[in-house]
Amino acid sequence: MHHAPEVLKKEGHKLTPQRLMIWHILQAGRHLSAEDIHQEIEKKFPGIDLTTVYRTLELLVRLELVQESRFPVGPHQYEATDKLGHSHIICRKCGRVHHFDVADLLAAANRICENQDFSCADVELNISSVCNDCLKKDRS
Amino acid sequence: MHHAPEVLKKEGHKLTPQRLMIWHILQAGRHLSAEDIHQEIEKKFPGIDLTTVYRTLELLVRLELVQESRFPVGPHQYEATDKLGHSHIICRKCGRVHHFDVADLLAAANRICENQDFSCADVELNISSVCNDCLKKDRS
DNA sequence: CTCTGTGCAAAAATTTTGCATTTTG
DNA sequence: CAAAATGCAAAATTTTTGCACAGAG
Repeated sequence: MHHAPEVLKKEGHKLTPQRLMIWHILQAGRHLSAEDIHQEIEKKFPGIDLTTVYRTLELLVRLELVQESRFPVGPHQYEATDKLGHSHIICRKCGRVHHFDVADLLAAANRICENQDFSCADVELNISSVCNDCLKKDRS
Repeated sequence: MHHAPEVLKKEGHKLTPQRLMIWHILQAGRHLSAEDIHQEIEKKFPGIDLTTVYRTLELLVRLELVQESRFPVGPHQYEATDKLGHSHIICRKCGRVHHFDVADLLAAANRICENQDFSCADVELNISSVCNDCLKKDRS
């Protein structure tokens, strides 16, 4: 779904080149930091401000077009909501992020949400552990 | 398990009053920030530095006596490893944290860890969503 | 033409580092 | 006494805010 432009317009927000570029980059990548996005844009269109990236991400999160996550290491990560359908497993040491399908876990997570009086829409499930690479390095 | 003092000693670290107080507070509470712990100590023993709290938490995390988590809102949260046996469900808006038993989810999470070449020990499973209170507020 | 969005600069919030002094074992 | 830990000050990192100017509708 590439529907951010329509949603922005419908909600009375302007379609600036900055916003379109940020959205475009979010379509390509998963779990990007504001800094990642900023650098990516700078390659082709130098001059965009990091502040603008933060403000745009905040707007997109508010409109539920983007989801923000905090992983055990590193800065906040952003990804387009339509990229979700998966969850993260993050190494607490090196920060490497893997994905897994939520199929089976999601049902259980939804049950938990109901029990705890949380909304079941857009549940995010993050597992953190230590990847075996880091475990090996620790031993040496 | 109140074993931090023994582990510290065994690993050649000193048992300072600051460390003991921090550990003591971690025994009582769940998901505390460095600032929370600092303020708690200041009530009875003014003068401890926030830096010391951070350094001690880092040490305890390194010794796997404490686990650090980042939730969707707010600063890093710390809790004693022996308090774990549960996972978190966090509201992305207000940051309220609930707990749930991992019994059933843990088996699934462990399977995922193995598939992804992560260690299954001390897996942390965090669900983030929006609590129904915040959902109601949004509507008004 | 108006109002929203941007860039720049500065601040805020959180965490980390350097170094002189104190404390533990 | 020697090594390690603390406090203080300063820096680093990440994110947020204020304001004048520019650009979208």
